[in-house]
Amino acid sequence: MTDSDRQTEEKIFEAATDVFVEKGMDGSRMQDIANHAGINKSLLHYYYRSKDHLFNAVFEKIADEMFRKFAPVFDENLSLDDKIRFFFREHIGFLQRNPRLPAFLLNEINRNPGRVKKLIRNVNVNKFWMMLMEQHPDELAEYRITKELLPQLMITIASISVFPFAARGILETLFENMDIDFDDFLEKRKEFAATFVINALKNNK
Amino acid sequence: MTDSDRQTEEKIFEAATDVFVEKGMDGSRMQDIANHAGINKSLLHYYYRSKDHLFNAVFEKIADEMFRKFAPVFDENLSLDDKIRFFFREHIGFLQRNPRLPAFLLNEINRNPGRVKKLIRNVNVNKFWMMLMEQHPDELAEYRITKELLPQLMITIASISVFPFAARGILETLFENMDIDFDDFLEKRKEFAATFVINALKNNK
DNA sequence: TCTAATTTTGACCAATTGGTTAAACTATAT
DNA sequence: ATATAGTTTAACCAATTGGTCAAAATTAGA
Repeated sequence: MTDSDRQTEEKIFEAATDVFVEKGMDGSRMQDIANHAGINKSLLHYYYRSKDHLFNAVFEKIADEMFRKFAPVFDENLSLDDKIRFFFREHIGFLQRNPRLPAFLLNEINRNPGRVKKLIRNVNVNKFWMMLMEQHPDELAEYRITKELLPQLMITIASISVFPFAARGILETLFENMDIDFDDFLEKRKEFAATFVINALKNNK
Repeated sequence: MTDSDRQTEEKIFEAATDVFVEKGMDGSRMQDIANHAGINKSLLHYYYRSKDHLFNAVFEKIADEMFRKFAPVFDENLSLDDKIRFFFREHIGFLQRNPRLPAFLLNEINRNPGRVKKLIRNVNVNKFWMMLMEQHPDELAEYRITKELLPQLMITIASISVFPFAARGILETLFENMDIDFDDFLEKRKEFAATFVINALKNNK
Protein backbone atom coordinates (compact mmCIF):
# COMPACT_ATOMS: atom_id res chain seq x y z
CA MET A 1 0.00 0.00 0.00
CA THR A 2 1.63 3.22 -1.10
CA ASP A 3 1.37 6.46 0.78
CA SER A 4 -1.09 8.00 -1.65
CA ASP A 5 -3.40 5.00 -1.57
CA ARG A 6 -4.22 5.42 2.07
CA GLN A 7 -7.29 7.47 2.69
CA THR A 8 -6.63 11.02 3.78
CA GLU A 9 -8.62 10.75 6.97
CA GLU A 10 -6.60 7.73 8.01
CA LYS A 11 -3.33 9.44 7.20
CA ILE A 12 -4.37 12.41 9.33
CA PHE A 13 -5.32 10.19 12.24
CA GLU A 14 -2.02 8.35 12.16
CA ALA A 15 0.02 11.53 11.87
CA ALA A 16 -1.97 13.11 14.68
CA THR A 17 -1.40 10.05 16.85
CA ASP A 18 2.35 10.24 16.32
CA VAL A 19 2.59 13.95 17.03
CA PHE A 20 0.18 14.05 19.98
CA VAL A 21 1.81 11.07 21.68
CA GLU A 22 5.25 12.57 21.26
CA LYS A 23 4.55 16.19 22.12
CA GLY A 24 1.30 16.09 24.06
CA MET A 25 -1.82 18.12 23.33
CA ASP A 26 -0.33 21.51 24.30
CA GLY A 27 2.99 20.92 22.60
CA SER A 28 1.52 19.76 19.29
CA ARG A 29 0.94 22.06 16.32
CA MET A 30 -1.68 21.54 13.64
CA GLN A 31 0.85 22.52 10.99
CA ASP A 32 3.23 19.86 12.31
CA ILE A 33 0.53 17.22 12.05
CA ALA A 34 -0.28 18.31 8.52
CA ASN A 35 3.39 18.06 7.56
CA HIS A 36 3.64 14.58 9.05
CA ALA A 37 0.61 13.53 7.02
CA GLY A 38 1.95 15.26 3.92
CA ILE A 39 -1.19 17.29 3.35
CA ASN A 40 -2.50 20.82 3.63
CA LYS A 41 -3.36 22.07 7.08
CA SER A 42 -6.91 22.95 6.05
CA LEU A 43 -7.64 19.29 5.52
CA LEU A 44 -7.26 18.69 9.24
CA HIS A 45 -10.21 21.01 9.80
CA TYR A 46 -12.09 19.51 6.91
CA TYR A 47 -12.05 16.01 8.40
CA TYR A 48 -11.86 16.91 12.10
CA ARG A 49 -13.46 20.21 12.99
CA SER A 50 -10.82 21.47 15.40
CA LYS A 51 -7.65 20.56 17.23
CA ASP A 52 -9.80 19.51 20.18
CA HIS A 53 -11.89 17.19 18.05
CA LEU A 54 -8.81 15.65 16.48
CA PHE A 55 -7.13 15.21 19.83
CA ASN A 56 -10.20 13.63 21.40
CA ALA A 57 -10.43 11.13 18.56
CA VAL A 58 -6.81 10.12 19.08
CA PHE A 59 -7.05 10.13 22.86
CA GLU A 60 -10.18 8.03 23.00
CA LYS A 61 -8.82 5.40 20.68
CA ILE A 62 -5.59 5.06 22.64
CA ALA A 63 -7.36 5.05 25.99
CA ASP A 64 -9.77 2.40 24.78
CA GLU A 65 -6.91 0.27 23.46
CA MET A 66 -5.09 0.62 26.75
CA PHE A 67 -7.95 -0.22 29.09
CA ARG A 68 -8.96 -3.11 26.89
CA LYS A 69 -5.58 -4.69 27.59
CA PHE A 70 -6.55 -5.24 31.20
CA ALA A 71 -9.67 -7.19 30.33
CA PRO A 72 -8.49 -10.58 28.99
CA VAL A 73 -7.28 -11.53 32.45
CA PHE A 74 -10.86 -11.71 33.63
CA ASP A 75 -11.81 -14.11 30.86
CA GLU A 76 -8.95 -16.56 30.83
CA ASN A 77 -9.69 -19.87 32.44
CA LEU A 78 -6.54 -20.04 34.52
CA SER A 79 -5.55 -20.37 38.14
CA LEU A 80 -4.92 -17.08 39.94
CA ASP A 81 -1.17 -17.64 39.79
CA ASP A 82 -1.28 -18.31 36.08
CA LYS A 83 -3.45 -15.28 35.54
CA ILE A 84 -0.82 -13.13 37.21
CA ARG A 85 1.87 -14.65 35.05
CA PHE A 86 -0.32 -14.24 31.97
CA PHE A 87 -1.05 -10.62 32.78
CA PHE A 88 2.54 -9.50 33.19
CA ARG A 89 3.67 -11.34 30.09
CA GLU A 90 0.92 -9.90 27.91
CA HIS A 91 0.73 -6.44 29.42
CA ILE A 92 4.44 -5.68 29.54
CA GLY A 93 4.65 -7.20 26.07
CA PHE A 94 2.00 -4.79 24.81
CA LEU A 95 3.75 -1.84 26.40
CA GLN A 96 7.06 -2.90 24.88
CA ARG A 97 5.40 -2.50 21.51
CA ASN A 98 3.80 0.83 22.55
CA PRO A 99 6.26 2.27 25.05
CA ARG A 100 5.04 5.86 24.86
CA LEU A 101 1.37 5.23 25.56
CA PRO A 102 1.49 5.17 29.38
CA ALA A 103 3.27 8.50 29.74
CA PHE A 104 0.97 10.07 27.16
CA LEU A 105 -2.23 8.80 28.74
CA LEU A 106 -1.28 9.48 32.35
CA ASN A 107 -0.23 13.01 31.51
CA GLU A 108 -3.26 13.94 29.45
CA ILE A 109 -5.61 12.46 32.02
CA ASN A 110 -4.00 14.39 34.85
CA ARG A 111 -4.06 17.50 32.72
CA ASN A 112 -7.77 17.08 32.11
CA PRO A 113 -9.41 14.48 34.37
CA GLY A 114 -12.81 15.20 32.87
CA ARG A 115 -11.75 13.43 29.70
CA VAL A 116 -11.40 10.08 31.41
CA LYS A 117 -14.66 10.38 33.29
CA LYS A 118 -16.58 9.97 30.07
CA LEU A 119 -14.64 6.83 29.20
CA ILE A 120 -14.76 5.19 32.59
CA ARG A 121 -18.45 5.81 33.05
CA ASN A 122 -19.06 2.96 30.60
CA VAL A 123 -16.69 0.55 32.31
CA ASN A 124 -17.94 -0.83 35.58
CA VAL A 125 -14.67 -1.74 37.25
CA ASN A 126 -16.53 -3.11 40.20
CA LYS A 127 -17.98 -5.74 37.92
CA PHE A 128 -14.54 -6.96 36.88
CA TRP A 129 -13.35 -7.20 40.44
CA MET A 130 -16.45 -9.07 41.47
CA MET A 131 -15.76 -11.51 38.65
CA LEU A 132 -12.28 -12.05 40.02
CA MET A 133 -13.63 -12.78 43.48
CA GLU A 134 -16.15 -15.22 42.07
CA GLN A 135 -13.59 -16.97 39.90
CA HIS A 136 -11.08 -17.46 42.70
CA PRO A 137 -12.87 -17.50 46.05
CA ASP A 138 -10.64 -20.21 47.50
CA GLU A 139 -7.31 -18.76 46.44
CA LEU A 140 -8.23 -15.26 47.54
CA ALA A 141 -9.37 -16.56 50.90
CA GLU A 142 -6.17 -18.56 51.23
CA TYR A 143 -4.12 -15.45 50.45
CA ARG A 144 -6.24 -13.35 52.79
CA ILE A 145 -7.17 -10.92 50.00
CA THR A 146 -10.33 -9.31 51.30
CA LYS A 147 -12.60 -7.09 49.25
CA GLU A 148 -10.91 -4.12 50.91
CA LEU A 149 -7.42 -5.25 49.90
CA LEU A 150 -8.30 -6.06 46.30
CA PRO A 151 -7.85 -2.47 45.07
CA GLN A 152 -4.44 -2.30 46.73
CA LEU A 153 -3.41 -5.55 45.07
CA MET A 154 -4.73 -4.66 41.63
CA ILE A 155 -3.14 -1.25 41.62
CA THR A 156 0.11 -2.73 42.84
CA ILE A 157 0.08 -5.10 39.89
CA ALA A 158 -0.67 -2.27 37.49
CA SER A 159 2.06 -0.15 39.10
CA ILE A 160 4.73 -2.78 38.60
CA SER A 161 3.80 -3.18 34.95
CA VAL A 162 3.16 0.41 33.92
CA PHE A 163 5.52 2.50 36.00
CA PRO A 164 8.76 1.57 34.21
CA PHE A 165 7.23 2.92 31.01
CA ALA A 166 5.89 6.07 32.64
CA ALA A 167 9.36 6.66 34.08
CA ARG A 168 11.17 5.60 30.93
CA GLY A 169 12.92 8.95 30.56
CA ILE A 170 14.52 8.64 33.99
CA LEU A 171 15.23 4.93 33.91
CA GLU A 172 16.92 4.94 30.53
CA THR A 173 19.41 7.59 31.60
CA LEU A 174 19.79 5.94 34.99
CA PHE A 175 20.54 2.60 33.38
CA GLU A 176 23.00 4.18 30.97
CA ASN A 177 25.31 4.92 33.87
CA MET A 178 25.02 1.35 35.11
CA ASP A 179 25.44 -0.76 32.00
CA ILE A 180 21.90 -2.04 32.19
CA ASP A 181 19.93 -2.47 28.97
CA PHE A 182 16.39 -1.15 29.28
CA ASP A 183 14.90 -3.67 26.87
CA ASP A 184 16.63 -6.50 28.68
CA PHE A 185 15.29 -5.13 31.96
CA LEU A 186 11.74 -5.19 30.59
CA GLU A 187 12.08 -8.69 29.20
CA LYS A 188 13.22 -10.02 32.56
CA ARG A 189 10.58 -8.00 34.37
CA LYS A 190 7.76 -10.17 33.00
CA GLU A 191 9.01 -13.13 35.01
CA PHE A 192 10.31 -11.15 37.98
CA ALA A 193 7.04 -9.28 38.49
CA ALA A 194 4.91 -12.40 38.36
CA THR A 195 7.10 -14.30 40.81
CA PHE A 196 7.30 -11.26 43.07
CA VAL A 197 3.54 -10.83 43.33
CA ILE A 198 2.83 -14.54 43.71
CA ASN A 199 5.42 -14.78 46.47
CA ALA A 200 3.91 -11.81 48.25
CA LEU A 201 0.52 -13.51 48.17
CA LYS A 202 1.74 -16.96 49.16
CA ASN A 203 3.51 -15.63 52.20
CA ASN A 204 0.35 -13.96 53.36
CA LYS A 205 -1.23 -17.32 54.07
CA MET B 1 4.56 37.77 56.51
CA THR B 2 2.28 39.75 54.23
CA ASP B 3 2.14 39.34 50.51
CA SER B 4 4.06 42.54 49.82
CA ASP B 5 6.85 41.70 52.23
CA ARG B 6 7.95 38.67 50.31
CA GLN B 7 10.71 39.35 47.85
CA THR B 8 9.58 39.62 44.27
CA GLU B 9 11.92 36.94 43.00
CA GLU B 10 10.54 34.51 45.55
CA LYS B 11 6.96 35.38 44.68
CA ILE B 12 7.72 34.74 41.03
CA PHE B 13 9.33 31.41 41.78
CA GLU B 14 6.38 30.24 43.84
CA ALA B 15 3.82 31.37 41.28
CA ALA B 16 5.82 29.74 38.49
CA THR B 17 5.98 26.50 40.48
CA ASP B 18 2.22 26.48 40.92
CA VAL B 19 1.46 27.19 37.29
CA PHE B 20 4.12 24.93 35.75
CA VAL B 21 3.18 21.98 37.98
CA GLU B 22 -0.49 22.39 37.14
CA LYS B 23 -0.29 23.08 33.42
CA GLY B 24 3.12 21.81 32.39
CA MET B 25 5.78 23.73 30.49
CA ASP B 26 3.87 23.88 27.19
CA GLY B 27 0.51 24.68 28.76
CA SER B 28 1.79 27.51 30.98
CA ARG B 29 1.67 31.18 30.01
CA MET B 30 4.03 33.85 31.27
CA GLN B 31 1.09 36.21 31.72
CA ASP B 32 -0.65 33.61 33.87
CA ILE B 33 2.40 33.28 36.09
CA ALA B 34 2.63 37.06 36.42
CA ASN B 35 -1.02 37.23 37.42
CA HIS B 36 -0.53 34.51 40.03
CA ALA B 37 2.40 36.46 41.46
CA GLY B 38 0.47 39.73 41.28
CA ILE B 39 3.13 41.52 39.29
CA ASN B 40 3.88 42.83 35.85
CA LYS B 41 4.89 40.30 33.23
CA SER B 42 8.10 42.16 32.43
CA LEU B 43 9.38 41.37 35.91
CA LEU B 44 9.51 37.71 35.00
CA HIS B 45 12.06 38.52 32.34
CA TYR B 46 13.86 40.93 34.66
CA TYR B 47 14.54 38.22 37.26
CA TYR B 48 14.61 35.18 34.99
CA ARG B 49 15.75 35.85 31.45
CA SER B 50 13.20 33.70 29.64
CA LYS B 51 10.43 31.17 30.08
CA ASP B 52 13.03 28.44 29.63
CA HIS B 53 15.23 29.83 32.38
CA LEU B 54 12.30 30.18 34.73
CA PHE B 55 11.08 26.68 33.99
CA ASN B 56 14.52 25.16 34.47
CA ALA B 57 14.85 26.84 37.85
CA VAL B 58 11.52 25.39 38.96
CA PHE B 59 12.15 21.99 37.42
CA GLU B 60 15.58 21.56 38.94
CA LYS B 61 14.42 22.47 42.41
CA ILE B 62 11.51 20.03 42.29
CA ALA B 63 13.60 17.24 40.77
CA ASP B 64 16.26 17.72 43.41
CA GLU B 65 13.66 17.67 46.18
CA MET B 66 12.16 14.52 44.75
CA PHE B 67 15.34 12.52 44.29
CA ARG B 68 16.55 13.60 47.70
CA LYS B 69 13.56 11.83 49.22
CA PHE B 70 14.99 8.48 48.18
CA ALA B 71 18.28 9.02 49.97
CA PRO B 72 17.52 8.78 53.73
CA VAL B 73 16.84 5.07 53.36
CA PHE B 74 20.49 4.48 52.69
CA ASP B 75 21.51 6.23 55.89
CA GLU B 76 19.08 4.89 58.41
CA ASN B 77 20.50 2.29 60.70
CA LEU B 78 17.66 -0.17 60.35
CA SER B 79 17.11 -3.74 59.32
CA LEU B 80 16.17 -4.25 55.68
CA ASP B 81 12.56 -4.91 56.65
CA ASP B 82 12.39 -1.76 58.72
CA LYS B 83 13.99 0.22 55.93
CA ILE B 84 11.25 -0.91 53.59
CA ARG B 85 8.60 0.07 56.12
CA PHE B 86 10.37 3.37 56.75
CA PHE B 87 10.61 4.14 53.05
CA PHE B 88 6.95 3.59 52.23
CA ARG B 89 5.80 5.54 55.26
CA GLU B 90 8.04 8.51 54.54
CA HIS B 91 7.84 8.48 50.76
CA ILE B 92 4.11 8.08 50.40
CA GLY B 93 3.76 10.65 53.19
CA PHE B 94 5.86 13.11 51.22
CA LEU B 95 3.82 12.50 48.08
CA GLN B 96 0.58 12.96 50.00
CA ARG B 97 1.80 16.47 50.80
CA ASN B 98 2.95 17.01 47.18
CA PRO B 99 0.57 14.90 45.13
CA ARG B 100 1.17 16.61 41.80
CA LEU B 101 4.94 16.33 41.70
CA PRO B 102 5.23 12.80 40.28
CA ALA B 103 3.01 13.44 37.27
CA PHE B 104 4.73 16.76 36.61
CA LEU B 105 8.25 15.35 36.81
CA LEU B 106 7.59 12.18 34.86
CA ASN B 107 5.91 14.10 32.08
CA GLU B 108 8.51 16.82 31.71
CA ILE B 109 11.32 14.28 31.80
CA ASN B 110 9.73 12.18 29.11
CA ARG B 111 9.07 15.31 27.09
CA ASN B 112 12.72 16.30 27.32
CA PRO B 113 14.97 13.50 28.63
CA GLY B 114 18.04 15.69 28.21
CA ARG B 115 16.94 17.71 31.22
CA VAL B 116 17.32 14.85 33.63
CA LYS B 117 20.67 13.78 32.27
CA LYS B 118 22.27 16.87 33.72
CA LEU B 119 20.78 16.16 37.14
CA ILE B 120 21.51 12.48 37.27
CA ARG B 121 25.10 12.86 36.15
CA ASN B 122 25.88 14.10 39.64
CA VAL B 123 24.12 11.25 41.41
CA ASN B 124 25.89 7.95 41.23
CA VAL B 125 23.02 5.58 41.76
CA ASN B 126 25.37 2.65 41.62
CA LYS B 127 26.99 3.96 44.79
CA PHE B 128 23.68 3.89 46.67
CA TRP B 129 22.93 0.36 45.60
CA MET B 130 26.38 -0.79 46.56
CA MET B 131 25.79 0.75 49.98
CA LEU B 132 22.60 -1.26 50.30
CA MET B 133 24.39 -4.47 49.45
CA GLU B 134 27.11 -3.72 51.95
CA GLN B 135 24.66 -2.80 54.69
CA HIS B 136 22.56 -5.94 54.28
CA PRO B 137 24.67 -8.72 52.79
CA ASP B 138 23.07 -11.43 54.92
CA GLU B 139 19.45 -10.43 54.37
CA LEU B 140 19.92 -9.97 50.64
CA ALA B 141 21.59 -13.36 50.38
CA GLU B 142 18.80 -14.91 52.41
CA TYR B 143 16.21 -13.34 50.11
CA ARG B 144 18.20 -14.35 47.04
CA ILE B 145 18.44 -10.74 45.82
CA THR B 146 21.43 -10.82 43.52
CA LYS B 147 23.12 -7.75 42.06
CA GLU B 148 21.15 -8.40 38.87
CA LEU B 149 17.80 -8.45 40.68
CA LEU B 150 18.42 -5.34 42.77
CA PRO B 151 17.27 -2.91 40.01
CA GLN B 152 14.07 -4.92 39.56
CA LEU B 153 13.41 -4.80 43.29
CA MET B 154 14.21 -1.11 43.72
CA ILE B 155 12.10 -0.06 40.77
CA THR B 156 9.27 -2.25 41.97
CA ILE B 157 9.36 -0.45 45.30
CA ALA B 158 9.40 2.93 43.59
CA SER B 159 6.55 1.83 41.31
CA ILE B 160 4.30 0.86 44.18
CA SER B 161 4.88 4.19 45.91
CA VAL B 162 4.84 6.60 42.98
CA PHE B 163 2.40 5.11 40.49
CA PRO B 164 -0.81 5.87 42.38
CA PHE B 165 0.13 9.55 42.26
CA ALA B 166 1.13 9.46 38.61
CA ALA B 167 -2.22 7.82 37.87
CA ARG B 168 -4.17 10.01 40.28
CA GLY B 169 -6.44 11.33 37.55
CA ILE B 170 -7.60 7.84 36.65
CA LEU B 171 -7.72 6.39 40.13
CA GLU B 172 -9.74 9.20 41.64
CA THR B 173 -12.50 8.84 39.06
CA LEU B 174 -12.24 5.06 39.26
CA PHE B 175 -12.62 5.16 43.02
CA GLU B 176 -15.54 7.57 42.79
CA ASN B 177 -17.62 4.83 41.21
CA MET B 178 -16.65 2.39 43.96
CA ASP B 179 -17.05 4.38 47.15
CA ILE B 180 -13.35 4.28 47.87
CA ASP B 181 -11.69 7.36 49.32
CA PHE B 182 -8.39 8.15 47.61
CA ASP B 183 -6.77 9.62 50.73
CA ASP B 184 -7.83 6.62 52.76
CA PHE B 185 -6.40 4.36 50.08
CA LEU B 186 -3.04 6.15 50.30
CA GLU B 187 -2.96 6.04 54.08
CA LYS B 188 -3.53 2.29 54.08
CA ARG B 189 -1.06 1.83 51.25
CA LYS B 190 1.91 2.71 53.46
CA GLU B 191 1.36 -0.44 55.50
CA PHE B 192 0.10 -2.61 52.65
CA ALA B 193 3.05 -1.85 50.40
CA ALA B 194 5.62 -2.58 53.07
CA THR B 195 4.03 -5.87 54.05
CA PHE B 196 3.59 -6.82 50.43
CA VAL B 197 7.24 -6.31 49.54
CA ILE B 198 8.55 -7.94 52.68
CA ASN B 199 6.33 -10.96 52.10
CA ALA B 200 7.54 -11.22 48.53
CA LEU B 201 11.12 -11.25 49.73
CA LYS B 202 10.58 -13.65 52.63
CA ASN B 203 8.93 -16.20 50.41
CA ASN B 204 11.88 -16.14 48.06
CA LYS B 205 14.05 -17.80 50.68
C1' DT C 1 18.37 66.52 50.01
C1' DC C 2 20.04 65.30 45.75
C1' DT C 3 21.76 61.77 42.77
C1' DA C 4 22.47 57.34 40.93
C1' DA C 5 21.14 52.75 40.81
C1' DT C 6 17.57 49.48 41.08
C1' DT C 7 12.95 47.95 40.48
C1' DT C 8 8.45 48.14 38.25
C1' DT C 9 5.35 49.34 34.73
C1' DG C 10 2.62 49.76 30.33
C1' DA C 11 2.97 50.09 25.62
C1' DC C 12 4.64 47.74 21.97
C1' DC C 13 6.49 44.01 18.60
C1' DA C 14 7.38 40.15 15.60
C1' DA C 15 6.30 35.49 15.31
C1' DT C 16 3.25 31.84 15.89
C1' DT C 17 -1.18 29.82 16.50
C1' DG C 18 -5.78 27.62 15.39
C1' DG C 19 -9.02 28.52 12.25
C1' DT C 20 -11.63 30.46 7.86
C1' DT C 21 -12.71 31.06 3.08
C1' DA C 22 -13.09 31.19 -1.65
C1' DA C 23 -11.16 29.35 -5.44
C1' DA C 24 -9.09 25.32 -7.83
C1' DC C 25 -8.97 20.62 -8.63
C1' DT C 26 -10.85 15.77 -9.04
C1' DA C 27 -13.99 12.21 -9.61
C1' DT C 28 -18.51 10.54 -10.66
C1' DA C 29 -22.80 10.03 -12.69
C1' DT C 30 -25.84 11.19 -16.33
C1' DA D 1 -19.02 16.27 -22.38
C1' DT D 2 -20.84 18.56 -18.61
C1' DA D 3 -22.94 19.44 -14.32
C1' DT D 4 -22.58 18.22 -9.56
C1' DA D 5 -20.65 16.93 -5.38
C1' DG D 6 -16.68 16.04 -2.85
C1' DT D 7 -11.74 17.08 -2.02
C1' DT D 8 -7.57 19.93 -1.71
C1' DT D 9 -5.12 24.10 -1.75
C1' DA D 10 -3.08 28.83 -0.84
C1' DA D 11 -3.93 33.06 1.01
C1' DC D 12 -5.55 35.20 4.76
C1' DC D 13 -7.11 36.53 9.72
C1' DA D 14 -7.67 37.61 14.52
C1' DA D 15 -5.89 36.30 18.75
C1' DT D 16 -2.22 34.91 21.53
C1' DT D 17 2.51 34.36 22.66
C1' DG D 18 7.25 35.25 24.57
C1' DG D 19 9.92 38.97 24.69
C1' DT D 20 11.71 44.13 24.42
C1' DC D 21 12.20 48.89 25.78
C1' DA D 22 12.02 53.33 27.43
C1' DA D 23 9.93 55.78 30.85
C1' DA D 24 8.22 56.01 35.57
C1' DA D 25 8.54 54.85 40.36
C1' DT D 26 11.12 53.44 44.20
C1' DT D 27 15.16 52.74 46.93
C1' DA D 28 19.78 53.58 48.59
C1' DG D 29 23.99 56.20 49.16
C1' DA D 30 26.45 60.63 49.61
